[in-house]
Amino acid sequence: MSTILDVCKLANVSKATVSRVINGTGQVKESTREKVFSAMQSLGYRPNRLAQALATNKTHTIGLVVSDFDGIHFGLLLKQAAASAEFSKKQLIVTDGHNDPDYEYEVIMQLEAQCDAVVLYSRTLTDDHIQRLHQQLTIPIVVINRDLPEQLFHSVSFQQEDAIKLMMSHLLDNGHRQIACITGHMMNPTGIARLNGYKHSLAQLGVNFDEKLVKHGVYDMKSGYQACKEFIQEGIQFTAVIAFNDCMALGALRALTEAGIQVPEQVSIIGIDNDPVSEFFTPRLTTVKLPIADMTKQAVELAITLCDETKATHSYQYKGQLIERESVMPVRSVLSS
Amino acid sequence: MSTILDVCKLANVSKATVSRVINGTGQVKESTREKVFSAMQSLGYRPNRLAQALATNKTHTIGLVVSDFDGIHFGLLLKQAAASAEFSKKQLIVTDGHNDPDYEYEVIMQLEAQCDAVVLYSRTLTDDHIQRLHQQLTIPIVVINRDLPEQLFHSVSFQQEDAIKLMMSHLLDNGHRQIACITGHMMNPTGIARLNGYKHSLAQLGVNFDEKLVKHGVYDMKSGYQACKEFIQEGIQFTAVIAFNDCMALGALRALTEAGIQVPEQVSIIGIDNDPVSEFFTPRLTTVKLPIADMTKQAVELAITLCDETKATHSYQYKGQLIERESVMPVRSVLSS
DNA sequence: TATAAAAAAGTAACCGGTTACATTGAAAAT
DNA sequence: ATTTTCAATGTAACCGGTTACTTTTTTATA
Repeated sequence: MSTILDVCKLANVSKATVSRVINGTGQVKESTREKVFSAMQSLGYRPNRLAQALATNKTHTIGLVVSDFDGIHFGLLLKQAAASAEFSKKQLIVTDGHNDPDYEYEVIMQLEAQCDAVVLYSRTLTDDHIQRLHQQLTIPIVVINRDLPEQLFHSVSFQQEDAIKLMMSHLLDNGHRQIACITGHMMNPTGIARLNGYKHSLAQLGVNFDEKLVKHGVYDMKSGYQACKEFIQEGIQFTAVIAFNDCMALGALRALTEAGIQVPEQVSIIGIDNDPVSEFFTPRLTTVKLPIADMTKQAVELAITLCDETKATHSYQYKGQLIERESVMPVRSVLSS
Repeated sequence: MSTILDVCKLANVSKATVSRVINGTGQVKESTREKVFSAMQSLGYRPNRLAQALATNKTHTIGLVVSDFDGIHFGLLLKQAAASAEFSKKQLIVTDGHNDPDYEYEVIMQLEAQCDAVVLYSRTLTDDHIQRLHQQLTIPIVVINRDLPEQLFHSVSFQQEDAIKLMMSHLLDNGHRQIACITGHMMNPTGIARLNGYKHSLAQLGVNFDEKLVKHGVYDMKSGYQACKEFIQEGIQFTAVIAFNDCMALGALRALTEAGIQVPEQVSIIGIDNDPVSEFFTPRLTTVKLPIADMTKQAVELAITLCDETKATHSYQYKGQLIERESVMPVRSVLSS
């Protein structure tokens, strides 16, 4: 690997001059520029980014931190982040926090010297962790999908509770009253907000909240399958299932199908996310779209902006959008009674 | 962000001494060590990785390059790579090549100063590109899932042709002779090897190869769906579908279901990958497992080893493994005839 | 107690770049 | 012809660490 000194020797100029032609800064005579260019060419020279970063205190890199590479939105999120970063000629460093808040905190602090800004999509960190990060970090941080109590952070969030209410309305409008609920993790604000959505929707119609109709999943198909299977085995009555993401809804669908229960004729199912696979199951899953790609784009672009200019705190809020497909229909008992 | 100099001042020692306590190298008096530690503590000091990397020419980072973040194996691959890297306390830089070979080549060359080794999972680069990379790079490179003509590279590959033969045998053993084939991209070795597997299996039983039974997909559900729909609309006769990955197989399943064709009673389907979602469709998809996680683990661990010691070229080969589920059954006409 | 050996700490060069400032040389202005 | 101006380039300090080598201090040995 050749360095700037190799170029200097070959082109017979000083480091400063080479640096000038690399960066297109300052005045350089055309003939010199060419001399340097051809020297770089023949050496296959590429400036060392680490050295550049150290010297300029600019890394042209943005860090993306997720709690876990397993996360359901991870694919779309990463793809969009990569696209937005590349568009602005920024490099992307992606790290996960192994679902361990303290580890995740350390990871982010470590990133400080390696990035100009960080985008955080954390399921694991507590509000307190995020608070501390915000105070300690000298680089801007944009938080996705977390409703922080104060408007102190740059954030791109999603109206969790309203989204669940949207799903519930759709079910309730179709006459469903016994609605089994498969939640996600209950340690973080998202799960709590969503469960509130479920409870409040029920309350609004005067339907009693029934503990037995709620089971906790972990956002993957297996846990959705498992939860639904348990509902069935326990002989619990329900006419619809609401799951806190599409994967679990799809797992539930599988459990119902296995048990010989017709969807949506006997039981309706609704999910949230609008996962690309949802369209390919039979029946096609009705869901609420969580615009993770748009949110990511917004977040990354904001982060990139913040690399160069300090801005007042921005926060963007996104809303869910119902996508009606085939897995919900009016409840039978209502029709037949 | 405090630097080593801040620590020096606070602890009243030189840079060298601080460096020694950071790295645990050389001799440091216990009392001094404590002084320095507490200085670091109270400053919240973290060594600048960029500076360390520049000084030591060791980044403790391995680069993972994929052609496209969309890629079907990407999720599992990344998760496993992250796990293996973290286990060895290495950082991971992940980049994609936007499906553009020249861009991808540049990306990898750029990584040279930022990583100690790179793991490449490329669908896009030509053998020639890889050859050149190998010559130019001063850091080791491990190639996943590519059968390079020569054994010049460190590689972890998969027996593509044999895997397809395994799928075909399963179908042929079940009496299928009219087997529709949904391929992937045909520009790269994987696609070509797999199509050869299809052709050779047919030839071995003296079944004529029929162009009309082959359509090209792009490894996503939509293209599998589309291809299968076309087979149906064109009135082509087939008793089984083989797809070059599970996603496309699942797309095909959807197309058949929509058309009112029973799977597997009327048409059997087989995929390859053992995608986690395959188990949740109805019928559960029969497939050949492509052990991408194992392969990735192998590749990353090899890369990590190569950071510290030069080793002779290693290459590992993995084989497919049939996972029988519910989407294949003996062909009807055979039974009834 | 003097001296050799070992331990502890410091000095300064280096990694590969950038950049403020200084210097040179040639064209423009007087 | 002399001075001014400015384009072109060089010099050297700096970014934040590491490390070979040197110096100082401590401990062991005679």
